[in-house]
Amino acid sequence: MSKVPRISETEWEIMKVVWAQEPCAAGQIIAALQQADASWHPRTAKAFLNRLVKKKVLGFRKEGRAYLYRALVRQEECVDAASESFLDRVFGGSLKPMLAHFVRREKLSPEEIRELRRLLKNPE
Amino acid sequence: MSKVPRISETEWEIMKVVWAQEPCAAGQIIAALQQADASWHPRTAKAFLNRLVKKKVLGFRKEGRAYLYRALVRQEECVDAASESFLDRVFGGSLKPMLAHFVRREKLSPEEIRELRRLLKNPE
DNA sequence: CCGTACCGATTAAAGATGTAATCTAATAAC
DNA sequence: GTTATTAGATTACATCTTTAATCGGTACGG
Repeated sequence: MSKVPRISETEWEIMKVVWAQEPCAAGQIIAALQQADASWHPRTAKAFLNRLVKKKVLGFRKEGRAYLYRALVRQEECVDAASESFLDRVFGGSLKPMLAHFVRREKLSPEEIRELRRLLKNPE
Repeated sequence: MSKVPRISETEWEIMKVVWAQEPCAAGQIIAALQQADASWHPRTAKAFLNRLVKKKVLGFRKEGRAYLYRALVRQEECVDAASESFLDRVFGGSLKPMLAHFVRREKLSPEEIRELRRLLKNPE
């Protein structure tokens, strides 16, 4: 349905900040990015903001001198799209092997295991 | 450790065939690709094979007129790398929300749920 | 007012990706 | 043997991605 535009690796970094803090100004976004990874150059971040606006993934409203950005696509939609793409690409679309991989691969705390088993019992 | 080179979306299609059938000739690979998606052009596939060889993801041995390709990186390593990248990018590296997403999102058959719960009980 | 600093917009350039035509050497068919 | 196929290698080129520098306007300090 919704056909979210493709969001690249680096664009995700930007979007995660916006989703978490919207509406937010460029400076705020840049600060958050640099906190996670000091090598972020402000100009680079600005360029990405621009591209994301052009792609209609971000919108903004002028607030005095600066812009306040907000997401135009819901995070959940993007998570769905990325998850499906990953699942298809790496696991041929088969959910069970994928879940098995993660359960086996990454170590889960007993607490996490309990929670997951509960989740499997009543899927929300 | 192993530092598998980055494998793109389309390259994965090629690699999945090779992993499944290696060692295999170009024609065999192209046939398998076309079976999954008829729009694969042989020249395109050849170009990808070449790139993958250059990237040292594929190797080959000359078998008479043609090559027999084989993978130089193990599928499991690539699955690991892609999974980690996906997990970080989309779920900030948190396993539980990711698993919860899939369990909630995609519908699992009762049988699959049983198997997963068993898996959670004894990993491996 | 005048310049400077800051904003977003535009432009740039290098690397990756997707797609395929062309080139060259070997082989298979006359 | 000469030609037509076939294989892989090389080249081409448009698009996307990452990374910034530069441009043009505006607000602010002096």
